[in-house]
Amino acid sequence: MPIPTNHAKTIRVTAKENAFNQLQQWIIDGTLQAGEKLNDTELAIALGVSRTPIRESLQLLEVQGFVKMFPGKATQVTEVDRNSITELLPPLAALQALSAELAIPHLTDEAIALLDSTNERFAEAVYTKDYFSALKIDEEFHRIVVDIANNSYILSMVESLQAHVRRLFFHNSIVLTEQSIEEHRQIIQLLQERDALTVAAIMRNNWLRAIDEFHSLPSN
Amino acid sequence: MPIPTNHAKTIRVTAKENAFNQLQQWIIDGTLQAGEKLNDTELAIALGVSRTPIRESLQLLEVQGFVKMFPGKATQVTEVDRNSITELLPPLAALQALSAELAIPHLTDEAIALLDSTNERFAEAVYTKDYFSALKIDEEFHRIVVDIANNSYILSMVESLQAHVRRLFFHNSIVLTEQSIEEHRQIIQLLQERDALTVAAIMRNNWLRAIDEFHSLPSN
DNA sequence: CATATATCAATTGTAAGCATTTTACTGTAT
DNA sequence: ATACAGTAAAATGCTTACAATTGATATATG
Repeated sequence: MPIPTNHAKTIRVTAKENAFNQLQQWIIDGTLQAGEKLNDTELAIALGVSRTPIRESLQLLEVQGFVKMFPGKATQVTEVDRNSITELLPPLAALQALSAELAIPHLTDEAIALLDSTNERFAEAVYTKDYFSALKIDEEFHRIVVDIANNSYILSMVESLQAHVRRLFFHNSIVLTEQSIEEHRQIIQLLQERDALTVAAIMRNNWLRAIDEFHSLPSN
Repeated sequence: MPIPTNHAKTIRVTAKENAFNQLQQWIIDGTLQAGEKLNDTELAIALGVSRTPIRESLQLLEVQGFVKMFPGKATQVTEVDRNSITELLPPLAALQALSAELAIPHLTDEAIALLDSTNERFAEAVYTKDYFSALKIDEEFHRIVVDIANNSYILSMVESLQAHVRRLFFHNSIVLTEQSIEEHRQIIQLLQERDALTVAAIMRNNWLRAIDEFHSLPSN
């Protein structure tokens, strides 16, 4: 019998990881609402594990800013007010702009091709008004740039901030527009031209524009 | 008997917090060396607590990038190579530059005065070659700017990155020069003039300069 | 009746114990 | 002598149990 060479590495999935992912998802999609008080025991029962992995997950979620712990008292899901977007996007824009700059020396043809095809998929999703897919593909696009930049500090910070962006999207605070498609094209073009200054500026704008667009909505 | 009005709030200090702070300190100052394997039980005994708060602390330290956990196998202190400084400072510079921009609308006379006096203390420490004090005061200075900017996302990221800077200092990868004193003065001046663009540039430079200075050292 | 105090329930933080996986060692066979 | 297998020891992840705070309710007191 031929031994399968591509056997999946038996990745150990810990209860803590499962709990963390599930809780984060619940907070992002609103299952656990902003301001809601969280009870260790309840969550443990709901997820079929003991309190320990739950507590560990909550501590990680606190670092990420999804919950706030009051030692000895309680743990609350953080609020999502309209200021969140104003606080969140500037640092994300700055880090993404920096990523674009840092990516330039590491660019490859494959990377450019991947950015191109990803942006095409993004365009398709926007045109068909599949905004949730568009959001995820937009994340992919920017994540590629960060990956090319190859900076672990930036990567972990951006991942965390992106999770908050996803949460804001579920709260209807984030809007995706067709303008992003063209900006992405410019970003790819400028990366190829190795124009660090301009690509950083466009990248920053690509993110900050969402703030203005949000504030120009009727209800805001 | 007069009741002391300034009695310290009975802040509850948990075993986890103590463990976290101590372990972080040990990693930063080199007591726990890069690459060293960490044993839950040993650390628990050393700190006089059970494994639970130790494990929780290690998980937080992993998020901060001070240790790397291999689930089921082991936990290691992360390495500190000379590339660390090249990876660490650009995002920190970007976030500090952004902080300076964002601080401008919230500036007060008290804040400016505090920045001034802090920079005086910094200068004093540099002149007397008390470089460790200088590092801490330099941190204070930049922390004030971040506080004024009043952005919780930036604050938590900068705090974490600053801890890494401290670690690099202990590894002789960070050098403080007199030039910082003058740059700080410029930063204060530009903040008062509300010159967002220039202050961001100077702030960025203030941090990135350390990369060049490090690479121009004889041994690097 | 309002305020203060005491007691109780609930919840959090910590410790101890168990089970599974990993690692190290030892013995055996080639 | 080296490589491999099997077993023993140790370390991790999780569960369970305990201790210490907090908040609330009820009772006492001015």
